[in-house]
Amino acid sequence: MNDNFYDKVIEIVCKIPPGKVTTYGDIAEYLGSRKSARMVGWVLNKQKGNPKIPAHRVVNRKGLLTGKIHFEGINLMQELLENEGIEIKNDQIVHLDKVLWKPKENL
DNA sequence: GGAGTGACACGGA
DNA sequence: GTCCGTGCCACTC
Repeated sequence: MNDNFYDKVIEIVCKIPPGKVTTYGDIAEYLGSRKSARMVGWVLNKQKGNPKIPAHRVVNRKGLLTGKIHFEGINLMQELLENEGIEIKNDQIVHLDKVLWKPKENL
């Protein structure tokens, strides 16, 4: 169902501009507590089958593509990010600070 | 109805 | 500097 938390995470992820990424902690922090970062991943896990959710733009605090393991193709997530101009090295975002996008800055 | 799980993050040893 | 344990909230079995 479209609960607040559920819908909130999806809305934020959908608003991530191309060439930018965000972290679970930032989304969780925007929702209330960054401790709820796990909930963010959980929501995406439920919506991972939804192509409208650019989950590949969501990474952990280290910029590591942790979510890629849930993608169909292990390289899919990296390719999508590289396609947007984000440089990935060893499954990790190189210039994370330059591509980092925070919901608070846009919302 | 109770217990376990999960795409994380932080503090302390 | 690295490793371990804890907290968080909602869902599923």
